Amino acid sequence: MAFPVHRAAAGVRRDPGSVAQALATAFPPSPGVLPPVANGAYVNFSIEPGELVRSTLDLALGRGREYGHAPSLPTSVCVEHTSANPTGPFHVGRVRNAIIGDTLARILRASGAPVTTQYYVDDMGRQAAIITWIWSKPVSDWPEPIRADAAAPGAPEEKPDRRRGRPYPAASAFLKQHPEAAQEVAEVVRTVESGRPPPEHRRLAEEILGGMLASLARLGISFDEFVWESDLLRDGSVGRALDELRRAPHAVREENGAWAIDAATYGLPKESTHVVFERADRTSLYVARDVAYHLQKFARFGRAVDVLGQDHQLHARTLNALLTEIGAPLRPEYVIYQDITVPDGGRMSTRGGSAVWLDDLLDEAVDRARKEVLARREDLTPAEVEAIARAVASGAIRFHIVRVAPDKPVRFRWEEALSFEGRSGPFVQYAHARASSVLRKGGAETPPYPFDPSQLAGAEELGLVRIVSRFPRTVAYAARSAHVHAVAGYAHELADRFNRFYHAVPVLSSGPERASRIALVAAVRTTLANALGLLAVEPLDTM
RNA sequence: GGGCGCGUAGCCUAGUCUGGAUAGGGCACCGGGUUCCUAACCCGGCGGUCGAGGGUUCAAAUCCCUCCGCGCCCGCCA
Repeated sequence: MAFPVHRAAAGVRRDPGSVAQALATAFPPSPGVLPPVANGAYVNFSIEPGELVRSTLDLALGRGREYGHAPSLPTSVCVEHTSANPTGPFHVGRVRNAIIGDTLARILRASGAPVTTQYYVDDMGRQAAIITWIWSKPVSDWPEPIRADAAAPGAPEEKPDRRRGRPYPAASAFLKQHPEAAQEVAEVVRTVESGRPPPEHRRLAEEILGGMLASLARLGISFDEFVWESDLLRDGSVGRALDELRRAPHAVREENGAWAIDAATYGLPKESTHVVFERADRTSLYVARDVAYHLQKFARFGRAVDVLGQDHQLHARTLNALLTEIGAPLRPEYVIYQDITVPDGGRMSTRGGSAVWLDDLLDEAVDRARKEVLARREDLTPAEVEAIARAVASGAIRFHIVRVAPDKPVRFRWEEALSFEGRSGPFVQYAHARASSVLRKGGAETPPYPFDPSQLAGAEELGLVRIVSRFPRTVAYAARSAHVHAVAGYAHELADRFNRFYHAVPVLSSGPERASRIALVAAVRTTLANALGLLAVEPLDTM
């Protein structure tokens, strides 16, 4: 640790260098801490190396899979993420939400919070209604432009999100040109709002959602709970929220009978302070249903975290205003991320045809990973090759997305997303596999790991230990700040430093240091595995 | 026009909250390394007006102001 002394020096009107000298020599000795050293205008303190090694390895090896995790907290957290409309396959533009949300949930759990993840399924809007509208007709009755565009519909073995979502872009475009068809869609929306949708409405949404979830499962992403928007309507939650909103201090009734909140006092942009939440025909708007949803969250959880794209920023602030209006006990915390754009800069969109399907990206990644494995390993069974290829593919994509701060925009490029080298998931997996291999060959796959700190006094060893010792702080910081990318940065740093150690310092062929070096490798392996666990990147033992 | 976010080498990125010692990585490029625990690796080199300008400070990528560029939003859609 370095302490600058400029301020103190200015206070006593002396030059910083001599003040640093004086402070360093005057500092009383302290157990486990080396005497401070003055360096220019800084006084540097360091933990006595043996003490650092002993305490760090004791902790990492003693706690094992729990290393870096904090004791249980009382406050339960609901993490809502992904919540993509079930209208077709999952595309890469959406996956940032899922990866940030899933990683954050894991980090919060590690920091001690009981976490429940929720996926909010919007089955009430136009988008879901379009799917029901088109699939309620036999394909032979589809309007010609839709049939032509959604060529070869209905291959039964095709994933349902792909099959059912195929006509969606063309249908969406068709409806813009054909008001009479749009009327039919509006009628579907009305039936959903009335609580009596066509029976296939929910089934189609579930079918498509199932396909989307299968894609996410390939990335290790799953959800504890699903909240269907139409259920909030049917069970009266939306009605109760509307009642509360109408009674709110700044509720106003429009001339035509609609209701709004005059939210001028909440710091919203000038043009957005008039928030209509109920139409004249008594149907609710999205923001009102979101109020109902969040009231339901607050009844069960002590915190609510919502992962949202930047296009929902204003909605989030509006929602906060309305929740404050009705005296809700909590406000959600938001993690806002910037979009993933296509290579030429535009937004990734299903309708515009610019979307890259997550399944296609994963398939390509698995193909490339398989080639890499086969190129360097001849001793593996096909099943082992496949398992490694899948883990590498998923790890590469998750790491690639999560490594960047959420508020930076990301431009999608195939070659970068599929990189297995440098600052990547497979790089970290590889370091883990190396550590595993050392332990395996050393016959040291299980504890105990006896060590003698004086055998780990080299610069490589100490540097490595120092990074291992930082892991719990990194997890705590990531949980506190929602900077999930900090864990990815940490994992890469640890792997990088371990690779350096690996090249510089022999382990199994060493003499009296052998047992201690094995213990260090075991501690690094545990820490890498735990960091990868937070990122849901599989810590491979061989690759 | 207003609101929010972003701008760090050819490209990507950490650090910005909480000001402090030569701005840390990666890709690409150049040069090395495999009788030794996995070369998806390691070592060295190349490359920086931290968007621009001003201010505060002993000290600014970091704080404040102005401007420029890019993205998103500004609906009785979701």
